[in-house]
Amino acid sequence: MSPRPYRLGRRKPAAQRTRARVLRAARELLTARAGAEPFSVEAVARRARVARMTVYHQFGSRRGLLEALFDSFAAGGELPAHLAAAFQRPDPLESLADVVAAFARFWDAGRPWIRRVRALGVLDPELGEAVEARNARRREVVRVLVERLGQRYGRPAPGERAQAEALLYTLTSFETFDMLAGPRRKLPDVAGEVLFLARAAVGHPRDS
Amino acid sequence: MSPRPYRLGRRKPAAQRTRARVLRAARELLTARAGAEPFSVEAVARRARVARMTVYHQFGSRRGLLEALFDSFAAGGELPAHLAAAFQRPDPLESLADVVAAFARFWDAGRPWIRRVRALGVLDPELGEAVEARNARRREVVRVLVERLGQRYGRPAPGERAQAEALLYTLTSFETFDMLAGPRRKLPDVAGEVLFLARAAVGHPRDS
DNA sequence: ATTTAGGTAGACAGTATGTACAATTAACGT
DNA sequence: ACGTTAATTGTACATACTGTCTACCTAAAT
Repeated sequence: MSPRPYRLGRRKPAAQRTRARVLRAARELLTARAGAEPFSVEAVARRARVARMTVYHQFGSRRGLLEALFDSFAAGGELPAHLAAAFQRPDPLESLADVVAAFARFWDAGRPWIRRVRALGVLDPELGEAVEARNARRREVVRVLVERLGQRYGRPAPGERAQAEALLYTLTSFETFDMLAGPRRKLPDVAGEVLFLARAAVGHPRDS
Repeated sequence: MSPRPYRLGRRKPAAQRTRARVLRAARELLTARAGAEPFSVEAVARRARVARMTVYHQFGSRRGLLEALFDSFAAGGELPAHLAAAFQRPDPLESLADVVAAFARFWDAGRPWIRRVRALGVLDPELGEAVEARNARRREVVRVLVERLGQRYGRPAPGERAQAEALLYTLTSFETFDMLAGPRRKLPDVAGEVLFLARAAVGHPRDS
């Protein structure tokens, strides 16, 4: 009755390949022309040429699939490296510029489908929690940034610090980039505008 | 066979009463604790103590119901009056302050459910168009505002004007207010912060 | 050879949308 | 008064999605 030991070995990469195929299909489906086709486990499975049961087997549920999708995007990108580089800068104002640029690129890379995943997160509270947990890292980035600015340029009152944090958190959000970019505007322009506002938010409106 | 003329008379107010009851139920359902219960025509009908068929009869479809909900909110509020008052001001910078305050109050009044309707708009392209059409008015408000600021304080290059418009449009959006307010922060604080950024966006960072 | 686990297939209950058709009811026009 | 109209309802239907369950096949692990 006691199960014998069993390691996956060669089967693991195969399983991860189908996993990746499903995630890819999910991403494509969310990106597909203006979200015309609804996002359903069935549709994802069809597109990945996989049985619907396989999706449930791998991700547990529709929600699990979406969370995995979110994670795969965050883990696969260059954002962590960019953020690390940003914090290497001696001048926190330069860090700020790099952080804004890093998020701009990050959001821009997944724009069409991140928008939908976040909308799904608003509608599904549990998925919303998962999305919020991913945002917590950004919150921390902003907090550290404001702290360093305070150390370098004089520390504001605690109320103002909270204010600066809230503003930077909002300005670096996906929603801000997404709305500011609209259907046509270019990434560098948008990033520049966000940085402009971010500098104003922390009390350094002009270029040095 | 030609239908004889028929005016609703006393029946009209009765019909509008049920219509209002359905809209009210829909709003309550969207507001209900963190969106726990999914928004469905069935649930709305149950809550309004009305047959599901009545909802379809009155609004045509789930989408029609949501559009009507959006409209009833925009039409019923004080926003138009506030905006009109804002544009009475001689100084466009004061108009800007009033416009920001007007939208802050407007968004704040419907915060819990506007968030969900907009999420539904992202997921359903046709509903999204309807939502976008409502935003077009705000876009116009912002455009006029930037134009007056240019007349009063010197006109910027056309590129900069487009930039200012995009920034103000983003800053006065529901998403900005919603994120900035978060779960706890107070409306006046948020409105003040948005105004601060808005002034920076149009090149008047300090108080006069 | 035997066991394990990934992937598949089919069925099921529950819920949702949207449509169709008939029935009820109260106000309307004449 | 009486036939007509429209709001509202009840029932049924086709379609689609979620999530769960059972059974099965197969390649890899032991």
